[in-house]
Amino acid sequence: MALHSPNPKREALPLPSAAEIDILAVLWRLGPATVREVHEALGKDIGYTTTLKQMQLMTEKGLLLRRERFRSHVYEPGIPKEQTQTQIAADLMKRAFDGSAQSLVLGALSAQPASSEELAGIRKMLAAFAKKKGRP
Amino acid sequence: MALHSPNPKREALPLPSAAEIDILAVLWRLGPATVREVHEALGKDIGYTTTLKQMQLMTEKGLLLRRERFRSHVYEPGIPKEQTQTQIAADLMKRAFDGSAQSLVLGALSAQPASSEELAGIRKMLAAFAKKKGRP
DNA sequence: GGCGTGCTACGATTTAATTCGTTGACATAC
DNA sequence: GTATGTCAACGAATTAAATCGTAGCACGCC
Repeated sequence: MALHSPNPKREALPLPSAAEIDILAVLWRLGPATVREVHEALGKDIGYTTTLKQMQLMTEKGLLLRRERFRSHVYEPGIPKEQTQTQIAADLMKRAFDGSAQSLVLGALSAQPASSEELAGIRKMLAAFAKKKGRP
Repeated sequence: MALHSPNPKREALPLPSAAEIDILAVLWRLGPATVREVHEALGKDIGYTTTLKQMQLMTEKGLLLRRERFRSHVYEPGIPKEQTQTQIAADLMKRAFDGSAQSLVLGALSAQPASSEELAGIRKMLAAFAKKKGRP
């Protein structure tokens, strides 16, 4: 797993709404996909045109990129997954966790205790960050 | 810092909106406070009555508790800070981080590299969770 | 009493997010 | 050709969030 670049570019991106994040998450999982594919992956009982409209608006906002393909359109995230995730985490940390990464981690682990493997993975990441800090 | 209790009670709490979280965060910092205190702490250029209305609605939803005091009202969170934070983190982890605590931690650290002290604190937490897992 | 101050309560407006119905374009099947 | 199915586009309706203006109430003070 790669490290995200720290605070890559702080633009006036309005954070994606919950519904928008859901769509992004599907695209992260599937890779480039059509509206129909996304809509079915969402599974929720909403209409196809609703998903379509959402994705059209997101495209206008720059959250998605659209490519023509034969008869349909293929969408993909307009911003790298890592950057979006980092922004979301930063916003949340600032808003709800007093700017403390530690609090956020505590919250996350309390919500759903991680497996031993995951704990080990997290430890590894910490080591990487500590090293980076030691000699930048 | 205390460990949050894991997945304490999964009710139909609609997650607080961004504006609501901002208000909660102020109350977490200040302790019980009046509308005016919260409004001034927010600092943002919004009207006093807007903050008042928000807090009234939040009270109806159970997000805040209200006590009469002399001539004014004193508000405090209706749900323990830890529980709210845990729910927020859980929701985010599920939505945007593929359910992986590791990804969330990576996002948080990438956003704002933690100090050595904080890294140490996080390590300590991990140890606690590992122990808890080892013999529950 | 009459007035200013600091509150809450209430209603309405504004703005943004979400939802869906309908249409037309274009293929393919019959 | 006509019917059928799939899709994007568009407009509109619905719902929810956020904002504020106005009014009313209690108090202390002149």
